Amino acid sequence: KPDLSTFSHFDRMVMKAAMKIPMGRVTTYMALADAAGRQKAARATGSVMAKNPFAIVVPCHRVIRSDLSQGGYFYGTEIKRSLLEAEGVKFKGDKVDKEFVIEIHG
DNA sequence: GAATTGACCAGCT
DNA sequence: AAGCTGGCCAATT
Repeated sequence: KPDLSTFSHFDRMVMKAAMKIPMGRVTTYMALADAAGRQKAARATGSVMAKNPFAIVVPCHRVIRSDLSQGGYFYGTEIKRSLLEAEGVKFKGDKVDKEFVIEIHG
């Protein structure tokens, strides 16, 4: 069971922003970093998702790279793509269709 | 406080 | 188009 007190302020801001992504939509690591108040911290944002224990309440599979390629996933990239397609997100080759990408305001 | 570690990004080739 | 490079940021050790 995860210990909530171990999360930093930055961790919480990122996860809070990530929770706003609705089903069937995606956003980018960059956008989350921006919403968390650290515009240039996209890489650090990826690290937050990587260790996030809330795969259920925080839809971290809906976060992709800024070039719209899907990016990584702790449980495996195939799983990530399957989850997205199951929600109705469409791909064009290895990239997510632009119309499914949203911005987050934080 | 330095070095290491990533689910990243932009520019260049 | 696909791979490399240097930069970036926060957490961890």
